[in-house]
Amino acid sequence: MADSAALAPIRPRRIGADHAPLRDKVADEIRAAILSGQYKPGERLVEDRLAEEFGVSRNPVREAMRTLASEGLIEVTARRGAVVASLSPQEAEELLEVRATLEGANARLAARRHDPEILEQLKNVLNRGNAAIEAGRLPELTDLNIAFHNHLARAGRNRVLVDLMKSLRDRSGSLFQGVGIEFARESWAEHASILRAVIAGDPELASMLAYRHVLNAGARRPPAQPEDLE
Amino acid sequence: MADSAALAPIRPRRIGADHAPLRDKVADEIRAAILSGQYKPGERLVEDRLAEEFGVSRNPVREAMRTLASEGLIEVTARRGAVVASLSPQEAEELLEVRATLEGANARLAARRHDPEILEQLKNVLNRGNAAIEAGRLPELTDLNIAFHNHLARAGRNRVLVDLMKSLRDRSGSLFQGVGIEFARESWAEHASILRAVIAGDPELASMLAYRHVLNAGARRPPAQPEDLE
DNA sequence: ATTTCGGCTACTGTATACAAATTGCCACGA
DNA sequence: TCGTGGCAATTTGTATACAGTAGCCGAAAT
Repeated sequence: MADSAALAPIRPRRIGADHAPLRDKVADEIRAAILSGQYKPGERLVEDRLAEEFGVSRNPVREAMRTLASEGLIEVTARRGAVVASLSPQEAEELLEVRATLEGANARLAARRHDPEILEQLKNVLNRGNAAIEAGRLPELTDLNIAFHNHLARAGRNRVLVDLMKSLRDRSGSLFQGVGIEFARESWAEHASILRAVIAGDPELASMLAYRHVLNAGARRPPAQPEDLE
Repeated sequence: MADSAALAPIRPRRIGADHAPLRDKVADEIRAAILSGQYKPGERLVEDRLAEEFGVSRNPVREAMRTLASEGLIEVTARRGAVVASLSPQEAEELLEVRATLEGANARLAARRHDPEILEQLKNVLNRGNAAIEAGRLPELTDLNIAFHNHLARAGRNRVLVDLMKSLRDRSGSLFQGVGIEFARESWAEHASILRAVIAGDPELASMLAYRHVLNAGARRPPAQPEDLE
């Protein structure tokens, strides 16, 4: 053990870094609750209530809320508290446009970088998704979808992009809740063509497919949308 | 007074909204100090010291730090405090790539939207910049540069994009501190051609010029950079 | 019945206090 | 000289207390 420590000083992980501050745990909990739809758009987030719910004081809760506000998941008004952010059709369209742009840029980078190891993982995820669809195991696709986008993000090798895309995906996640099976099927087929373009080392095609993948997903979402993007 | 209130209910500005919470003022102060180079990259930000400096308690300072951390301006390590974020060459390149992508996307939108009023304002800013360069009043260009990018951002009519570009511009701002006059001249000439393309309603050209404008600026920055982006 | 005013309640904003952890120092010993 | 142990000081993490604001409800007046 002393040996392994002496031989691997490369990674100076702080041992105290394993227990995260409460603000982070609280932020994670609230974020998860928002993303899962447990806290619904417009719903008030009262500090006292949350603090009691998590068994902590109000301070960690407040700090968590600042983070979530910066991420765009909640909307804070001075002296009036915070509510879960709700997307107007206008905002939803803007969000998807930006997401599409960034996913496109990332796919372009991924096709240029062409990292064999990550591409192998992507193929793996893709196949598992195909199998899940064949077998009708739709619930799995939610996680596989996230996994695909995460791997693809890594393949672009741009951390700024990774973080931004993750944030935007979270913010736009509520748009896609409760989508049907045909949606999953089409969406997954698009994943396949994106990956093909990336493997083929065709940056422009990959970019365009990824861009459209996001906009297509937006156009497919069920609820009535007042505007159409032409 | 009762009259004016009764006659002008159109704009329901909360009267209490004028005094911002301390956390916001503190965040603004710290942000400005970082952007102006007053707090240098790597410098520690001690809560107690800042609290005393601003004459407030530690709580608003801590909340401000969560916001700044989300913006990427400071780096926080659990139980070890915060330092002003410093950009590695790698991160700088990643940041500029993303900024270029977003500025490009925004210019494309601006060319499509083609809002005459905003374009008029942009022309105005551009002319003032030209005049400033002619007259050798370089310091003015800093503000004019910001104004140009802000107007152009508005012209794209995408709030998500506006916020994201602002954040990225802040984060990459330190790269361009203390740039020379020839830089300003070239950069301003690029503004002119971007605006021309937007006015001409040529989305693809506008996008490409805006994209390159950012990368060019990155390539022009003075300090020694270990890598060249070809 | 409608409006206005008063006060109450719930909540956010800010400060202070205490606990826990990290760091640096210094003495001590090999 | 170098490493080691432990103490002390600094700083962050968390909790609690108090102040101020916004919204609401009900009573009184018209």
